[in-house]
Amino acid sequence: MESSTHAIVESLTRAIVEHRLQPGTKLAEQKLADHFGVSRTLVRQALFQLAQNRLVTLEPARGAFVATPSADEARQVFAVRRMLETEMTRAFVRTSTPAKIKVLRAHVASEAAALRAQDASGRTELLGDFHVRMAELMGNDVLAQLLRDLISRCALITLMYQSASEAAHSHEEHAEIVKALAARDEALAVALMHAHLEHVEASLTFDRAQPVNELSLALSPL
Amino acid sequence: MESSTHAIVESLTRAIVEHRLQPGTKLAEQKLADHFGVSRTLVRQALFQLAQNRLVTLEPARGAFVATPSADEARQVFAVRRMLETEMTRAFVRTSTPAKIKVLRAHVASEAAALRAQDASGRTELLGDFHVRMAELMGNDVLAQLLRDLISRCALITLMYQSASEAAHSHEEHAEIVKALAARDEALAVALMHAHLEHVEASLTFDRAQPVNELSLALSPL
DNA sequence: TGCACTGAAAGTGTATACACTTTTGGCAAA
DNA sequence: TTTGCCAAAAGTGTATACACTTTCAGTGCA
Repeated sequence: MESSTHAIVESLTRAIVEHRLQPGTKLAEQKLADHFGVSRTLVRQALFQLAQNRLVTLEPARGAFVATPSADEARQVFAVRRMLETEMTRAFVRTSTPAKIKVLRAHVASEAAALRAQDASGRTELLGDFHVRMAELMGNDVLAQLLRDLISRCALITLMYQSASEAAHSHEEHAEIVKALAARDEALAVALMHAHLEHVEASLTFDRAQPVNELSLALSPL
Repeated sequence: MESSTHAIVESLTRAIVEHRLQPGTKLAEQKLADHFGVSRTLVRQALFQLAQNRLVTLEPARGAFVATPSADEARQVFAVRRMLETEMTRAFVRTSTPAKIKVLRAHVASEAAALRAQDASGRTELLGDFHVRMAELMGNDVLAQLLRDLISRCALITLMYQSASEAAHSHEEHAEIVKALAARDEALAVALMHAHLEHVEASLTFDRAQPVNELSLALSPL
């Protein structure tokens, strides 16, 4: 029932999460339609979906804008993530296998590569994926999808406010967590995950402002 | 940017959650459009949104159907709820006040009223709202919205498979949880919440089948 | 200069049109 | 009777049309 709409959602999501489209940018339907070579109908569907993911906000009769999550919302999202992920970590230890640990180790290795490559958006994506990967390994798709949403919802903020050194710190914490998981040390793994999420939240600073991009420019590297 | 669409979503959500529209029912766009007195455009938007809430499924070129969540999906949703709500309960105890306890007590009282009234759909709604109410009292809108989604997503199943006696059991467990919260007994409250969610999940049986309603009939009592 | 007003331009919200796919019903052949 | 096939009917997917709202530039007036 939808496929080209999905492509538009993906494209816009990437542009927003990778910060090529900055918070507050107006997303005019006709311009997007022209850019993607479709009618406004499909663009509207895509914007509707993005609004439900909280990546854009819709203002009646005024249009769609890239969301600007408040500091308060970020705090709430991180509170939820702490609730969810400490328990996920606990459950992970109980059902962990050597194969699963191996997947996580591989992921952490790819994080290291992205950090060395100075690739800011790639690194943010991978650092988020670590958490999604854990959920997937537990075989709980509902959990994985939920985490995906929560993480992309604040990718804006993370990318905007997280420096390279803080990203490196996150990466090291991931490695520590995997170590604890491998040792099946439940208490340690849970504590590390909890601390990790608190560190990420604490490292964000909400006192900056940014210019707004030109729409066509931001989307051109599809 | 949307208001009549929202009304349609609400109406369909109620019809699905209250089980006037049974799982698997075809939701033809033109019929719904006629029923609500709008064009297919708005109906499609509504169906799109419901699909993201997992209350309907969209099959390409075939249309929309009321979702039939699998037993496996239900299991996953309950696993997530246990993760989220045990931690929520823990946090609640730490930030609880007499005023908050009072709100929960009032809610439990209204549950009792619905149980006495033999009101199946009202009782399912209230039993779910207890959990949402806790999230709201913690001032975390993100958490509250998340729980709302998770709960409505499985309201189908709960309503379908939960008997009156099991509903009464849930209600008693809610009362016990409030008692532990009031006593600020964190360990007890967490344990009770965990057990409660396990009981609800265990009480569901997935081996029945149901007939399919006629569309106009099911929607007429708006 | 500054401010309120006005009308055109741009943009959103909903309905409708139309192409294409799936479903359905009937008819013919086995 | 059953099976396979074809055409009509119904339904979905996308584009377009049009009414209404917001935005904005320009004009007249204080």
